Amino acid sequence: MKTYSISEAANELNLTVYTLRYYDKEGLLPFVERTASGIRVFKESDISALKIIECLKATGMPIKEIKHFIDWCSEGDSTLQQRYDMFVERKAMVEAQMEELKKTLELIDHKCFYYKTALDAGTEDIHKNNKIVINN
Amino acid sequence: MKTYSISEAANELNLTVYTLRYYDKEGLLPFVERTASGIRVFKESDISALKIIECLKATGMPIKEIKHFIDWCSEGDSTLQQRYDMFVERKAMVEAQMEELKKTLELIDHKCFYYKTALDAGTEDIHKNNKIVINN
DNA sequence: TTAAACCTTATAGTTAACTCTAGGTCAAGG
DNA sequence: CCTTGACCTAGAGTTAACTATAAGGTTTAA
Repeated sequence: MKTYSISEAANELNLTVYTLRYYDKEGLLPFVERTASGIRVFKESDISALKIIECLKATGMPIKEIKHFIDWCSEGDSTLQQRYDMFVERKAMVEAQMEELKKTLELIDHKCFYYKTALDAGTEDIHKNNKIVINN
Repeated sequence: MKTYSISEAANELNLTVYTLRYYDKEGLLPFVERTASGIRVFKESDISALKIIECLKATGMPIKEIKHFIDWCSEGDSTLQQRYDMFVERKAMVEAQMEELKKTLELIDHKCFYYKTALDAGTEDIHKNNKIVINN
């Protein structure tokens, strides 16, 4: 079964070695084993777990909250409900973020149109008497 | 024409007074006028401009880069191209972010299903011999 | 066998974006 | 007139998430 050194794992996950050690220090990687001399050995399953951590980070979850999830995983079946609830909450978060981004994109699109028009006219003044336009 | 005090503006934009003063200090609000005694007076158009600033922030743009845009706005028609290019680039950014979020949502959805199933079974072991499942 | 390229820990520094405090000014109501 | 509350500036403090350094141990290839 393939294993990874810290730099190989970092490479695999597009993280730095510093970041992985930082995560470990913050208690996010209790599952990563060590050699007799203290060197971290990342298993395939550790890489997968780190992908979940990266996924939670992508939802805007702070590291301290991700640690709660990791702790729950270590505690076993008694925390299944908490973990389920957490993912349901994350789902709602992500959906809200997507909604927000959609609105942002609409405004950006409008600005692209605004500046394209101004650029074609050579001046922003073209919009000065157009009341439909939201703002500069 | 309606105007706003700094706290009214903060309220309108769901920001704090501190944040608005911070933005001003960073050069994001050169258009906000002052009374003879130095008190900020926000016009309707200033609120709109701040909404654009918030929109750019929502795309992940750092304040220093937003300042470039504000500077370009002050410089007039000679910077129309830069401003257009900036919004086109922002559009691409937001689209990439949405793509990323979609992938995140898929993983989260999978986790919701995983924990729902485990919860119904009363144990996570239910997934131990299911090779389709990605990871804990 | 020695040097390069890893690894370790502990701890300090960085960056962005606020967030707050201190000390003072200003405008309106009693 | 005086007090109260909102405003002002300058500058210090906070937080999260890295990012880097120092001092040293381990492994591997020439």
